Amino acid sequence: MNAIGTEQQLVSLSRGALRHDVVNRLLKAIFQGELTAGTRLVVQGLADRFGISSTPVREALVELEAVGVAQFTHNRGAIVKPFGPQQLRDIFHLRRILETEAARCACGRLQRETLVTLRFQMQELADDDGSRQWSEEEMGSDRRFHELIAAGCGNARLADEISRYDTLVQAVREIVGNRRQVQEQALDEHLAIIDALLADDAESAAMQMARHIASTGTAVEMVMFAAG
Amino acid sequence: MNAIGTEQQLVSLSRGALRHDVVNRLLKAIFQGELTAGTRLVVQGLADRFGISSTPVREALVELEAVGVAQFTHNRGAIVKPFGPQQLRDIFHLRRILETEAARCACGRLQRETLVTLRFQMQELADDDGSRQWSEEEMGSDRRFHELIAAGCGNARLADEISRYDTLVQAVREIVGNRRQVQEQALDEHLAIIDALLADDAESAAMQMARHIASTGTAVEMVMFAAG
DNA sequence: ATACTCGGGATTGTACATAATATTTGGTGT
DNA sequence: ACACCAAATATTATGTACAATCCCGAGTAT
Repeated sequence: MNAIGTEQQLVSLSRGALRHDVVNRLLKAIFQGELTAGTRLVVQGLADRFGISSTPVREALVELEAVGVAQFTHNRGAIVKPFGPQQLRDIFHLRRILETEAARCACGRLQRETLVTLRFQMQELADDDGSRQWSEEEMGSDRRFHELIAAGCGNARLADEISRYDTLVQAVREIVGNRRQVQEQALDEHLAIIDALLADDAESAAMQMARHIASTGTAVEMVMFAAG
Repeated sequence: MNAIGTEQQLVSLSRGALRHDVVNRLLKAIFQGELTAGTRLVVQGLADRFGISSTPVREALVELEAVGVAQFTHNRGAIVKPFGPQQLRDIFHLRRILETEAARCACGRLQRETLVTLRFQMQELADDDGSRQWSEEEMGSDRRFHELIAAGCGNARLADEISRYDTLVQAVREIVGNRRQVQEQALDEHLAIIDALLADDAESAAMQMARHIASTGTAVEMVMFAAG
């Protein structure tokens, strides 16, 4: 009956950027399964629970529709779209398509020096194994890596779309957490991709990227939907 | 100085779906070059010119940001992003990526009968050359074709993204108009893709689709940015 | 010349009105 | 008594009007 969990989400939402915060909260709620498919996203209800006004909520909803987790019907508001293993796979499928093409296009367009530097930092991380805040570092490295390729692909729009999907992936990551093993594997795969880029082998880079995304996709799926 | 052209756009905008109409108008304006890069999209100004209130305009703006033609800066509102030949190419590049993968995935997932039927209708169109409303028919055929593949690719999200890009392409189409020659070529390419699908040759279908999108992309670019 | 303040303009958020849809209630016919 | 239809009511989406905050630039004083 209740549109959102009973948790009384009172606000420490910083003035300005309300919309963004609402988007992230709802994303998380949907991915966690608190908001299930078909649930009506009642504007006033959400506004009350978040302790804010309706306008930012409405704007958040159109953003949610844009990222494909909610759906508007005219004069009937928004409902949440299904989210489960299949939808997670779909997300990573899209991400794979986008980032693969980005890697292909970025090949030969990035400065060697930049690549070498990044590779060095990553290699260092791979060795410096024991540090307690390794996860954080790896997190940053991961982001930089993917952003570098996206930014260097020569298609600003493609970079934007990748960034859009990064929003979703970040939300997933918040739920899944940072598994050490997954991050280590990711690091290896990143290195392989950089090597392909350094070798000016676009197709190899694309292939490796495809494998990389697919692998993290299945890893995430394992964690999120451990058979119950 | 003026945020939008001086044209006094008075409204016959039907109640409900205001947002959508605003989106389309602004899209058209941006693609036509009336709104150039960096122009501030002042909410109140647009609301006045459209004769409506600010809320739907604001929602339209976040939608425009989502489709990548506007950009928000916090507490400084939205500005229009650059649009020119390069950006048009970027759009068709994305569309190519998406639809190519859709074709690849749809191969073997569509009912033969559906394909055969569609092929028959298209072949009929190819023959029935003289009709005066040929353009309209072709238009519908085009849409059906691409929607069929998108819907049948097995990834609802991919279908959604394709639909999102269709919004952009439709806006472009409104400006470019329906060139007979382009449509005829498109029809041929559609037939080739269907044949590949019927032959269960996913890679061929993907290839043909890539060529098809690329070809219409360059055709559109020719028309829109005829060297001046 | 530089730093500071103050004012105009615009974004962001709130409160309210209107219209459309869903629901419930009451009546009617079988 | 029960099913079904219709009108009234409640809920919610959509749009309008308004207030507060924020950014930027002009003017001024040091």
